[in-house]
Amino acid sequence: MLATMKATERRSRQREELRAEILRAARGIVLGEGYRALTMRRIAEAIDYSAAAIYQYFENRDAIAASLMDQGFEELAASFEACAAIADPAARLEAVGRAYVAFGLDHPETYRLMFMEDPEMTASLLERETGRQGPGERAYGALIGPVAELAAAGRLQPGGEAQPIADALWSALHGMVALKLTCPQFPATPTDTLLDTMLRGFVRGFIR
Amino acid sequence: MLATMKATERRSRQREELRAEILRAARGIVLGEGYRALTMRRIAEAIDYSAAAIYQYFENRDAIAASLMDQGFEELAASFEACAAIADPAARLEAVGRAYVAFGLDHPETYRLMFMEDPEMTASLLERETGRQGPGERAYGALIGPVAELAAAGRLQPGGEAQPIADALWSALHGMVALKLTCPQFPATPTDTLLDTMLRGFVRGFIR
DNA sequence: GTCTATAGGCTGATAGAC
DNA sequence: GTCTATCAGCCTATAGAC
Repeated sequence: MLATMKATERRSRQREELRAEILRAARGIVLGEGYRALTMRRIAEAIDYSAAAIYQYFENRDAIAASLMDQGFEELAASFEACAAIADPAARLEAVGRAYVAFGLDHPETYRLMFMEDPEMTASLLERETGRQGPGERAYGALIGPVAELAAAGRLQPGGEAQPIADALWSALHGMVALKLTCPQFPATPTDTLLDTMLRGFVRGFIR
Repeated sequence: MLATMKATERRSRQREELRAEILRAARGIVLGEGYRALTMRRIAEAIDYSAAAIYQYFENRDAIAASLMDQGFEELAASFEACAAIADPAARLEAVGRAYVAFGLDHPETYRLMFMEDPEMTASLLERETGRQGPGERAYGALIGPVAELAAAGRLQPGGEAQPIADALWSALHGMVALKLTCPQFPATPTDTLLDTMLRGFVRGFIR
């Protein structure tokens, strides 16, 4: 009985490992060659298995992409949670903004998958979360939370409301990341300068 | 001699017309079904010709996409030029910002093609313009021009420089459009409110 | 569980008849 | 100029041997 359990455990550990290896390979392909290069054959080649074998671990190609996105949201939420300790909401908001951009630039193709590729995939992943706090909602909360705190403390510019302001900040940060990913050379301003400029304008424009 | 010229003209006019019809069809397909649905066969079906016929008018599929982008930049630059009459640079800048977002939302798939799809295609199209003012450069000029004027008039917040500020505005506007196109339902704030909020923050944050 | 083989689909692009 | 036929290639996913 005990021996059987150990064997079962080992088998399931091996399963998990190959699953993880598939995801690792997929991440590498998406990172290096973009989402459209993510094919079962390419993954199979990378992990030295046949394409058919992958179907034992993932229902289909979309399930692999969804897993990558999932991990991405998880990681983004985690990097936001590292900012939670900052007491001042304005400083915390700025840190979250910097973490957001850093995440996008550090994981360009995961970011692409999460926010720039397929609206339906993004939507279905976010909608799946309605029954309690998934990582997507947690991430969004980290953005709107500090703005709401500022609003409650009367520290927003007169007439400003938390939600539109948080959404405007998110849009602006997304624009910076997205533009860097799609037209790397285009906004001529270096990334750091651009981010500093944007955050400074944001603080001056909305917080008092 | 005269008759020959007329026939030649008529033929070339017919050529232009079919070329335009191909582009119209391509635009419709990209608009309705996205860039990946833009195939020679789908275009052929739409214009009731064979796929092979299209190669008489465009070298290949990329040339068709490039033509669509070209028209997009042309149209964007034109919509910016309609703002040129506004004397006050701050008001002109705001008008340009609104025109930019309107363009993106009115031509979602052309916008996608221009700024969200293929970095190399975007880059090659913009680089082709280096020998004098193409529509891309004209469009960028409409954005940075008013900011430079504000800088020259001492109307920027202390420490602000024209280029980073213009790039930050562009990034923010791009983010708004891009997010609306990819996750239509996501920033919960209505588009108009979001744009108003963003422009108000921008003005307060950078202009004095 | 993993393989090979294959069904059944799509793609861009070209050759050659008319 | 336009067609049909076709090449050569890619894809997802499955069947069935082992």
